[in-house]
Amino acid sequence: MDERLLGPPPPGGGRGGLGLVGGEPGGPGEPPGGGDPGGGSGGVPGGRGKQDIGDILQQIMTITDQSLDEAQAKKHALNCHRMKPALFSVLCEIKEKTGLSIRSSQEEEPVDPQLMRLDNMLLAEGVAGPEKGGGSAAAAAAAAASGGGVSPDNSIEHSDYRSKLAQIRHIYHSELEKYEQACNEFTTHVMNLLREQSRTRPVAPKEMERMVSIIHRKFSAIQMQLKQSTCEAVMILRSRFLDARRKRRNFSKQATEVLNEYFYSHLSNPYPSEEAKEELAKKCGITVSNWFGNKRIRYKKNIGKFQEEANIYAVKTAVSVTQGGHSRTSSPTPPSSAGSGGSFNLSGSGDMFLGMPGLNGDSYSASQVESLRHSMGPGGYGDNLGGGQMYSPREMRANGSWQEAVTPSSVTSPTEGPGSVHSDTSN
DNA sequence: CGGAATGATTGCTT
DNA sequence: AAGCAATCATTCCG
Repeated sequence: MDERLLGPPPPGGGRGGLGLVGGEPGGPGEPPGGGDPGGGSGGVPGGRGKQDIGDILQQIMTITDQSLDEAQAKKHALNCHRMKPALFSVLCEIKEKTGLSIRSSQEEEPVDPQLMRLDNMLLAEGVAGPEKGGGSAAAAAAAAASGGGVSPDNSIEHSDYRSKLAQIRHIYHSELEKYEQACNEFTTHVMNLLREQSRTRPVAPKEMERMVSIIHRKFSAIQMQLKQSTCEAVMILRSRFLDARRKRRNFSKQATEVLNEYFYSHLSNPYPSEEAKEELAKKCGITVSNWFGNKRIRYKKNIGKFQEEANIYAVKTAVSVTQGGHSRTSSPTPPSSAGSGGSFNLSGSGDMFLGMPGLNGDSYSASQVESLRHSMGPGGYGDNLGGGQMYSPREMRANGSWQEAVTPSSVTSPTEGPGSVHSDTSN
């Protein structure tokens, strides 16, 4: 009777509220009778059975709006009732008898491995953990991975990724805070109610503790859901952004230029050594191997189309060489210096070409010139340079046998680049 | 919108 | 393991 007045909010509201907010994980569940603070003293009419939030709200509204005063009055009446002490002692007795069973199934609180996994992942992704630290750490990692911020493309992508991640982090934290707040509020609410009830029925401190832990467990289940969905969001984000398998961006003009410069200045042997690759990759911030692979194939497939490009770059390098002074083929420049200046670039093929006509049969030097003219168009850029630069004609012959003529592996050492070419030429 | 260009991937070869 | 060739998927451009 009287319990109803005090009872409904905590048990009914408690179950309904938690269940509705987070969804019932179903896992830990609560011990029989555990979730109901009023359980020891009999059921709660209003709180049993299925109840949707509308009912509960209505009930609460009803209580707060109308019958609260009435309830208070009744409670007071009860407390003053002469039979109250007797009733209370009876209740205590009953409680004593039933209390054991409740207590037994209580203590165990295993650390959920799944929760730990989620926590770890969130921590690793920089979602959990220190507010700003996680994000900047991830950013730093991303920057480091991209090779010192050389890659504008990547950094754009990463900043996009980071901002999205930050969004997730923000939502996660605010939600977490909300849950925590709700949990605390609810706990205090329940505690107050229990304290209040303790005047009417026996409520052991242990029981209160238990209630608190039950509430916390419920809320942690909700938190786990939050963490889980956050993890999912992060995974999706990752797969969308960092999983650049199919997502492709055109390289920056500058990067392409650097690579082309290297390629055409090493046309005789466009197989950059590991070092050279590294250097180029650093310069351009991209996957060099793919680029050279594609380039070689496409060049070979359609030399005519690339002729023009080759010339352009040849001239480019030539100009830079002329500016830098004539370079000797014999000086093998390490790949590391490849990008730095034309001198190295040219030394490989340029010199060879200059020397070639004299050394060799003209059979193909003619075709060489021809194609040169053709591609150069009218008003060539400095004949001798152009002629010398025309790596291509020679390559045309040789290039079909890039693999055969030159052993890629041996070429790897930059020192041998020119040498191998020479041997080729004499052939 | 369609085709060319281009970076990435895959399967195979050496 | 590196490279080639074919192919895919995306981007660029007229």
